[in-house]
Amino acid sequence: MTRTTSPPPIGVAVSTVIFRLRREADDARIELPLVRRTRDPHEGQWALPGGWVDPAENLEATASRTLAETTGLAPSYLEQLYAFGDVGRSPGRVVSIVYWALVREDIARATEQHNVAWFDATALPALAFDHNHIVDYALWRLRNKVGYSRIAHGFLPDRFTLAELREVYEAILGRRLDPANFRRQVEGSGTLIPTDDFRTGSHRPARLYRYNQDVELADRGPLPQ
Amino acid sequence: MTRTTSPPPIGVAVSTVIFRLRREADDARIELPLVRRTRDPHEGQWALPGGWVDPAENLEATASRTLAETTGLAPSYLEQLYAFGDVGRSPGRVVSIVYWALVREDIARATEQHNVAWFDATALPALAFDHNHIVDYALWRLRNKVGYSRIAHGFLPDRFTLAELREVYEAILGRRLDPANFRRQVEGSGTLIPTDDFRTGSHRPARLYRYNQDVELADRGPLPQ
DNA sequence: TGCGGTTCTGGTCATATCGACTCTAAGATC
DNA sequence: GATCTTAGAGTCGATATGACCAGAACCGCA
Repeated sequence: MTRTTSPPPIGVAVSTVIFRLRREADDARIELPLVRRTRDPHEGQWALPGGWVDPAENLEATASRTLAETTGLAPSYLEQLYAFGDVGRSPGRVVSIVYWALVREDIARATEQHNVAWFDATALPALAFDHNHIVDYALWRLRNKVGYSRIAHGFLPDRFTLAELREVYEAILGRRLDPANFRRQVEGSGTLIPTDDFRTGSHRPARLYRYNQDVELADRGPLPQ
Repeated sequence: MTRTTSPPPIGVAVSTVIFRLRREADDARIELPLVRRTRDPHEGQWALPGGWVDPAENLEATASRTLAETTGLAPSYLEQLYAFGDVGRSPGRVVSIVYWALVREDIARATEQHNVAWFDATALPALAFDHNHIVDYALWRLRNKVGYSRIAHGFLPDRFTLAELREVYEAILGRRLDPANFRRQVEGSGTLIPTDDFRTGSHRPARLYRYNQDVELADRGPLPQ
């Protein structure tokens, strides 16, 4: 910015790692959508959804747009992950600003698009470019963030039981959590507001909670104040 | 990356927030170098050191290079901070990949360059572009990181006393720490190795420690494994 | 030489947190 | 109505943390 007056030609792209939670009979797992590439390089291989940055479009807007084009929905959480720009990662010089996002499972079910498929995040095929590496890092960030922040509700609908929220944590962290201790911890944090409704199932009904919007996240990000 | 085959023209730059510690009689404070701009936009204003990314140069290499050009030294810690790319942040479309770095005070003293000046990080003038905002975020990240990671020694020489290390923490966090509790905590973490030497001053000599290289940092970053 | 001042360094103690565990409540199913 | 399963409250010990105390070791000064 201080050296010369005209920048060298470097491609700027945005890719997004989109996580959803897939709950089944007895366990839950993290999934993400991949797009089959229809042109070189890496034609035919699976890749993260993304695209070139429009000069009139903010980076985050590009992420939201490609996310909507891929999954047809809006994320409940969106954050910049990292800028990958090593020389050899793509033919020509491409800097990819990578975002990661959470989508709520209740909406994420509906959408199925051509050339898009959802994969178990822990068992991916060989992806195009350095995208395996990127997904690994995004997964690490997700697990890490779940430890000190309160973003797990981003996978869930507006109202949920503590057991459902615990299931999310268990799927992300890959280990079981004690129900009683989990309750104590999450109740003490003040991030959840109990409602007067209960989810009735095959056993004792569980109280429904909703997220307390007033509680700020631990990672404010580089937002204006 | 999936849309079109040729990317639109967007400038890619790297800027770096370089922190050093300035210790004086009774307190220490965080400083960073700024460069006076010699051309438009924002000619005459202070800005973060940086420059355009060379197509054959990795992002981190650009950060190291501009860091060396500005301060004449190598950082003891270097990490990507964030990619800033909002449409209005600079004339034309410029995406700045911002890094932040620590330099050791014993080396940082020597270098004084033309058009470069060191400022107290908490009392900056109005900077060019969105650089005030960027510095605020870097400071937040530094304070945040010091809480769960062990990077404070990046400000210090190879060997240092616990009081010196505590001084660094106090300068970053902006509050006093109990010497005894600080000792207990840092000794228990296993990140420091005691040497057999002592720093003799006007009072009881203090043992010199050095950093344990074997202990990995909490934030591995998106490194290959 | 002796004394006070200051820092280094090893301790105590009360408190908060966390994991493991126990126990009762409240529904469903048969 | 007995039983099964989950919801939700509580206990207990281990561990981490902040506030505080006290002896050790050096310097400067009387």
